[in-house]
Amino acid sequence: MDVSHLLDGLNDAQREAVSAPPGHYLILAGAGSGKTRVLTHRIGWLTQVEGVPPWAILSVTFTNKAAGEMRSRLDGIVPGGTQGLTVGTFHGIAHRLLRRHWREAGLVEGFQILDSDDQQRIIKRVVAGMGLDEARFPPRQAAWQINQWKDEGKRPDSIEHRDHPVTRTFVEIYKAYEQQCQRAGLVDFAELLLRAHELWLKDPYVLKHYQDRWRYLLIDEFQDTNTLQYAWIRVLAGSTGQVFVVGDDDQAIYGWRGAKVENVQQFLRDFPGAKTIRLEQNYRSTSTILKAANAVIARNGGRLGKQLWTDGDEGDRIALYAAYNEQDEARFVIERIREYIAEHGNARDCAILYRSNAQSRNFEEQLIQRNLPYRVYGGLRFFERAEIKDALAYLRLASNRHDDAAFERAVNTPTRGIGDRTLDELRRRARQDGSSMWEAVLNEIAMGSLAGRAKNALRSFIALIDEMHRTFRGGDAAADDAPAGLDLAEQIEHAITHTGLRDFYENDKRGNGEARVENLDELVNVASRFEMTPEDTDAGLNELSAFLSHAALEAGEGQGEAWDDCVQLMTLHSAKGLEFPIVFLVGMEEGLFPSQRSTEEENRLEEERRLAYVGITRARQKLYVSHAESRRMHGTEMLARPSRFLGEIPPELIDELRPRVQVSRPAYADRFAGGGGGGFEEPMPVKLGQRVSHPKFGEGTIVSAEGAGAHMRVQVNFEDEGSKWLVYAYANLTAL
DNA sequence: CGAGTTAGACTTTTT
DNA sequence: GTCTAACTCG
Repeated sequence: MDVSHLLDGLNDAQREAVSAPPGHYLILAGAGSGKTRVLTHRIGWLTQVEGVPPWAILSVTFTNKAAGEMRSRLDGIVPGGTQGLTVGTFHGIAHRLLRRHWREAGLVEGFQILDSDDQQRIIKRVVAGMGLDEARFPPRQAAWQINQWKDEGKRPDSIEHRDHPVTRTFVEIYKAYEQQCQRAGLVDFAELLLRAHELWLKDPYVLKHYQDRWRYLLIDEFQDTNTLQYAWIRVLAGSTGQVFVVGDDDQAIYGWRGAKVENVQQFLRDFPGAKTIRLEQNYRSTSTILKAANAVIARNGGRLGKQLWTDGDEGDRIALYAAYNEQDEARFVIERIREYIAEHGNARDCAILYRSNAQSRNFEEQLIQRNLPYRVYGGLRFFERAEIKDALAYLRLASNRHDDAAFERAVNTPTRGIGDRTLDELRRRARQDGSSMWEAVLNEIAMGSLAGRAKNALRSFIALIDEMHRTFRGGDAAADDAPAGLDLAEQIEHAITHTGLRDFYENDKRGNGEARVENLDELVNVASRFEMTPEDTDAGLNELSAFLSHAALEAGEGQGEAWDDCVQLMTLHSAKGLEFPIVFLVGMEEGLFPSQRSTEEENRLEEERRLAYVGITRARQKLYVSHAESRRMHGTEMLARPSRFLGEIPPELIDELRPRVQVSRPAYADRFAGGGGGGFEEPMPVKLGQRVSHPKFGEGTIVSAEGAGAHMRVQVNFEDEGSKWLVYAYANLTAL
């Protein structure tokens, strides 16, 4: 068989990785070094050269997008040869496993997946139910803590709290939350992984089955694995599995959510004989951009060490723009994009990357003003929208009445006169009886302890759900062998209409009702296109359950089509893995990037620096970096020094686009924040209303000011000369 | 009970 | 500045 296509066009290191003999491998793949290519070609090599059956290969990624990309690229390399191959996310694979072995895992059949929003609601209720002060035990923090514990593989019983009262309370919350989920048949994201891991540990037969099956494990973005995911890999590999991990310690930017870069080093210790292969040749960026990236990342300690290089062009220097404020920055960026489009380019070639989501606003405003199409990545995704979750809550409730998360959401949306008082009473009863909210309603109605109005409202709500349930199954007889009722799309349509959701949003006068109704209609569309995978069928799921799981695990894209010709706006985090011809790295200011909170701890600062590295290496041809001297943050004007990361780029690689008027000395370096200190300061060394004197114009009052540092200008209303704008640094004003 | 109002928060994000 | 969540009044 001709396998030259698997190696042709690869460099030596890539070739070595693709065709490596049996064993464990750590592929340190620098940015733009052809990582996905190596991964897919490796799978091709295993199946076509080594004769490994595809079903023996498990390829794990973090995002659905990456898994999708992997699948489609595999099709190009091993046409039709991927039958039986497992490609998926950690969560997706765990989910499938649990569907198949729900009984052994101690779950209920048809359990549903809880997204983080639902999770927080439940925890909030648990905290309230325990009579705890929400201010002292914020549900947000409790959720974070519980997830953290789960990610470390810990159950309430295995957490040491050594009489620490606060920790103990969090453990209690964890316990109560667990019970709640178990009873309602709900599983959160971390739970998927934890259960699957526990299933393997406690059921040697199940484990052996999967160890025997998946003898080749390939893990993408290995530096982002958390403790549990790594434990997962180790258990699954056992003593016979061969593990091929691909990652880049310099691009580890998810430490704050539990990812452990240390896993990379740990891997070398845990898998004896593991060989490290470095992919250092970059096929993406100009050498200037790479030099900058290398110089910045070199400041981090404890790296495994890699030096990107390219035999490509030097390219343009990096353009640095010091803006007066965030509007000036946006104006500058949009101007460059307009020029680029006018000359040759497509809007989609340009990406604006920022540290935090709030920064997109200014750019959006200017883009709208200049009539440039744009797309903001991130943000609310389709299945996370309130109206979509409302509709799905009814479906969940129809398929499992004990799903309290769904109950709470559906019960009074649209409003039907069931208020907090009534719900509190129901929650109290449910807690007391250890029952679901649904059962609590039935009990309360039976006992007649409810006010008349609430009772009627609840009765009709119960009737509504029962009616939906019957209709879905087909035929009022509700016999199991009755002809299938409505198909999925019809079920959803039915739910949206009969629950009054559509009317509710149609009459919603908060302005966005129309869009919400459109989304509901789109949900019906999505459902009509939905097809169960063979795994879903295998696991014995009905169409509705499969669809609901899909909705939770794959929340869908944010908005619009990805391939329209749009300027791309996103955070640095979401830019990882992408590349653009023109990149604008904006908001490079101390306190913003690196963020204020990260400057206090060395390892967090290093993570920020990796983020800078990720940002720089997104650019293919041209990189612009900018900072604003003054920026509105949380509603107030703040002054900021340029980011230290700017100062870490060798000056000879930089073109300053707005050289200061007052270059008295080559002050380049010390404009950038050095070590600590700095960040944002309260603006204005002068006060508005301050009386001042000017050698030429005489006396006046400062009425306005803008900019900062050498650029700060003040508007002075002079007695004799009227109002004037002056550059503060030159004006030689004396305070009176 | 529901609509309108005001007090707090606010890195980064996938599943 | 803007969003959400809790609070208050009709």
